[in-house]
Amino acid sequence: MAATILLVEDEPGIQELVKFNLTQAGHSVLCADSAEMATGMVKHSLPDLVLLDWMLPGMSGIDLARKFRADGRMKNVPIIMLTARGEERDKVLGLETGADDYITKPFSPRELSARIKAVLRRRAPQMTEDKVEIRGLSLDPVSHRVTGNGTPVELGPTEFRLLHFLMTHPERVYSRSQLLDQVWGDHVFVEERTVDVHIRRLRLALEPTRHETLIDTVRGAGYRLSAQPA
Amino acid sequence: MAATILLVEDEPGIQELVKFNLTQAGHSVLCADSAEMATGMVKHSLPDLVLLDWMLPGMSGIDLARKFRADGRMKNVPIIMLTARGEERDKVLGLETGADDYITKPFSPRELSARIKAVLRRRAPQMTEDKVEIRGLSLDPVSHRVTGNGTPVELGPTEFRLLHFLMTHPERVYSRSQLLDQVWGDHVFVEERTVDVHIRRLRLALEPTRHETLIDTVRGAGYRLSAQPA
DNA sequence: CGGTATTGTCACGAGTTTGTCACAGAGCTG
DNA sequence: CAGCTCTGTGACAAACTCGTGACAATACCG
Repeated sequence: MAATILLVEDEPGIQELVKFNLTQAGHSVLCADSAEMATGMVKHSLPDLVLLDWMLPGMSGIDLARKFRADGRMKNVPIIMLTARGEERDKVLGLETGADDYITKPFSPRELSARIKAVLRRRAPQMTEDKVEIRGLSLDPVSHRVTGNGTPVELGPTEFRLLHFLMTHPERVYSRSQLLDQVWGDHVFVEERTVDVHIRRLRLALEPTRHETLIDTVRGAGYRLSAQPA
Repeated sequence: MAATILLVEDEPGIQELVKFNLTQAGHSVLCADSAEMATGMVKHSLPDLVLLDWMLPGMSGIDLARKFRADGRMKNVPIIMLTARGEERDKVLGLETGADDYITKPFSPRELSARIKAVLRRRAPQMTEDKVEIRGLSLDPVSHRVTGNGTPVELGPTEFRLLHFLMTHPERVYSRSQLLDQVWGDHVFVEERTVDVHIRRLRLALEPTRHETLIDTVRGAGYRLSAQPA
């Protein structure tokens, strides 16, 4: 349930308060004062969730949400809007913003917690059917085909799911147990080191396409699929 | 992607919200407050999709779903159930009565949108009467004839439907159970491995036309008819 | 009615996939 | 550098998947 949350909020008081509550709830919190700052912060690692103030100086929350949705990497990261009272709920949820939920200020910690939990829970069975493409490697869930620089790649079912998960969550380190949860399923009892072996098999399978370095080992933390060449 | 959607929901607030979101997404929305009203509304024109609240005053959502399924005209209109949280048991029941999917309240517009898209896509490419042609293999539903590179091919009824389905949905992997649903029919009880046998018979029948490699086996996933030669 | 075609099921076996382990090597710490 | 931890690697056995041939039940048809 613990998650990395990006909080975009310009009022220092509210920012502090929310951050405190989220930290208490066991989440890691990254704060940004502006849309620009937020944009920079998601460059190299993705949050699990974005808390986005509706009104921001400069680029508004709505614009940022739209921008995130347009960005392939951020497309699947859920967004919760923070709105002042009186702003139309329909407007927030509906107008092509792509927000997943909204909360009206002032809100209680409990409410915030509940919304976050709900959104995170929904995110779990998020099997998109969209084709993913990174650094010349393309994976199509529908036709179940993987191609690297034109060369077709043969993968077993598990390797396929693993690669799919990593490609839909690039630039983010996942521990072995997180990968087991996400790729194998929460309830499965499998040794953590098994992940290593599958990562290896993936790397081997990708070798002919010169994509060996796509998956980084982050010592002591887990693995990460990097969107940019090292 | 735009569709006519019948929304059956008694709570005015939710009805309004959902209607707003659907309209924003480009759909036409018809609203009904009760099962009786919904029944009347489908008398003269069919929606593309029904969004059905689980709990309704009077006739419940599940009864209405059953009624729709019994009605020949509505039999092929997909139904998505809206359920309150914690009605897990009902989910099973709902799917049994012929609902195509279900969404747990509260749900986000994005989630709703995604489900609708998925359900519509699943139903969309219905069997047409048009001739299909792929890689020199042609199938004519009207004359019930199949020709591969000039050579006529003899197929049994089931093989014919299977090939027809695959040819109208190329480059897409289907699991055995999906194929059973689509080719054999939704509620037929047949062993999954039966699909294998029919795939084999298809391949055998296509052998004289040198189309053996038309149907790929995707290990752990199902079968796929590939539009391009390997 | 007999014969043929179609269909669903099964059992067997070759070939794959997968989880686990043991060991080697790499990386960090002091 | 020594000692420790962490990761890469090759091997292996068990589990699983799929193709295949055979068979019985049923439908179809002249």
